[in-house]
Amino acid sequence: MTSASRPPILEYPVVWELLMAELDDEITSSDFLSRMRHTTAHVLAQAVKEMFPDARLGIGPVIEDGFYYDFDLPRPLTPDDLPALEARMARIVGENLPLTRFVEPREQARARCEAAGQPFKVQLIDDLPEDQEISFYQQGDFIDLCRGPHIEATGRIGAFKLMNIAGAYWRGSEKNPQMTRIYGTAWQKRSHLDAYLDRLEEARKRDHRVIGRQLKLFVIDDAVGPGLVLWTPAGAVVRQELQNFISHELRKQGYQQVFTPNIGRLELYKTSGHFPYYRDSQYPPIVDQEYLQKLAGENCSCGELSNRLEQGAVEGYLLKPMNCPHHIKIFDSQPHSYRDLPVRLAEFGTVYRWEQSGELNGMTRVRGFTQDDAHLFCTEEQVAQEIVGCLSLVKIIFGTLGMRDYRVRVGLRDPASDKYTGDPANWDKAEQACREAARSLGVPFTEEIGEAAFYGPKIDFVVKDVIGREWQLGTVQVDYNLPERFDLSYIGPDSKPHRPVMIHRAPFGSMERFCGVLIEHFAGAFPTWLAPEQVRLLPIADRHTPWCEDLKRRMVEAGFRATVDARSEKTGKKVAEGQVARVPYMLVVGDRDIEAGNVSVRHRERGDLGPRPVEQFLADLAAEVEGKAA
RNA sequence: GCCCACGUAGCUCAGUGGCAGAGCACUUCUUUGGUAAAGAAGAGGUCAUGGGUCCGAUUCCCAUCGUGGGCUCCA
Repeated sequence: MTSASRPPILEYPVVWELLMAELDDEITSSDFLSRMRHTTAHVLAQAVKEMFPDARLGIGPVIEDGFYYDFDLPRPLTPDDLPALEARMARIVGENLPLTRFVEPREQARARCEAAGQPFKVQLIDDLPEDQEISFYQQGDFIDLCRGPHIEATGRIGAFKLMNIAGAYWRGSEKNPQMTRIYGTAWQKRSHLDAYLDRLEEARKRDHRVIGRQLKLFVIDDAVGPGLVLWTPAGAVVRQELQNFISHELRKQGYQQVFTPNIGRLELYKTSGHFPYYRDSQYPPIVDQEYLQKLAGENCSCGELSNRLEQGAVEGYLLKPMNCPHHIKIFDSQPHSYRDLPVRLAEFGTVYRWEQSGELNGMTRVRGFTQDDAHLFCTEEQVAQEIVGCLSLVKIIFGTLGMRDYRVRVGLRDPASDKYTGDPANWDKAEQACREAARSLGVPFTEEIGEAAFYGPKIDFVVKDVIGREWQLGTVQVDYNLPERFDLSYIGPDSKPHRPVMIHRAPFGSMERFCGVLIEHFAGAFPTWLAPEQVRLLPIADRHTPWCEDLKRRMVEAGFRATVDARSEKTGKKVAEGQVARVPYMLVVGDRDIEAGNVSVRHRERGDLGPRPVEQFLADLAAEVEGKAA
């Protein structure tokens, strides 16, 4: 195989932005392009109206890389309909229809949409602010309520493609009717479209679900349950290394490790407020045997049991949806002086949440996951400094793994809402602390009003996966609520009890989601310190195998992960398979090497590095692993 | 949960209202070799599950489970 035709599995650009960065900026983000995409959406709507004269139109905005349009149609659309729509669109583009804009007074505009049988458009008009100008765009005989802007004529549309069909609720609310959404992409030139489609294809190859199967990192089995991840030996190595890494950092930062069980009494979660309030996103309670017998004695029917579960009027246990109540009980198990604070309790705590079935996604959205959780109990004055400490931890982790492509979101309260708990003065201080801590990170961040939890402001770390979807990883949240609900206190210098503040934080977020994102980040080619298999020894012929086995044993004893490929296959094949398995180092061993006490080193990316003394290779390897080189 | 699509060997995927297919992986044999894939043979299947239509269903219909994309929600 020539080098040109090798699979591009070992290119290193990470996640979506970098993949896309290879497309010219001019191609991806000009103003013309977004106007053109908007016009393409209108052309789609025109085509749909031709095909279904009764179609009712929703909205058709420009999105990243393209556009969509929502329709209420007389029958469901199937993928087979897309080519027909594309053909109509191509014809409309070929007709080069000019787009003209006109403005109408509200009542007239409203009447026009009503007459056209477009109730959704009427709703849009009704919701526009009083002083808003109401504009329409027309191409041919197709007229659409629209703010614009557009390009001047349909003929200037370049290359486009309808991508997929999806259901979407009108205005995003489950209570509203569901419409048919058609997604499309549009570019100035055919070559741009092709490049984009190629990129999509590449991205799919590094999807963590694909690589996870190839490299045997994890498996999700029906018989165990949807959204429940089984970490296979290779994946478990990656997770274990990450956990070791962070545990080491935690010790340095004064955290204490704890362990807590996977269930807790329902009462505990009633106190915390999680039950029955968040009942819909939890596995149903486990009713204990004695209580069940008591109910049977009362001739309690299934329906009645279900009602009582609804109301939270049962006794039993809950699979824990979060670790905080358990950690709170540890904190509360003894009195604390202000001198003890902050108390930092850490645990890789496994939690279970009932995600809707349609939401499950590989490792990134699951029903059981392990948070690298910790809860800090501190004084009001210590909050700012503790937030900074938490962020520095996140920064160390992201930095070590070479993840630079993330977004920081500071969630603040919405002053207009009264759903927030705690003293507004404390909120002000905590929000200011979050803001300043985020600023001190030196990475771009956005402040989002109304994104705070009801119990306190938070800082989230958000990354995009390989197909452009955003996932929240690390999080730091200030909490005024739980200390109140659990009546926590410490003794201050005035020898009176005071209320501590809690900080929840998880720098990885969940091990499952983080590893999923990490798999895509590295396209499965983990740095040596994380690689499930670090070194693979390749004996040239059977007579070299015992020597390789000895060396392997030495390496395993030294703490490395090494294997021998002793199959009677040609070296070329062993190398090929080692490359596909993304093993960082392959050591080819034949007569020449054994005689000289060498190994012939091949590196995953750097290729054949030639022979080198065993001792030197081992020393270099140790240094690389120790330094966590990315 | 809702909309659409999909479910065939461990993996990637062909295929058909009338005997179940390929490549890779696996096992055995030959081969003992120097950096991206040696040859041969063999084994491997309740065509997701349950029901229906039919002389006959992997194929058509219905339901269930699961997966994918999207919507919604996310302590």
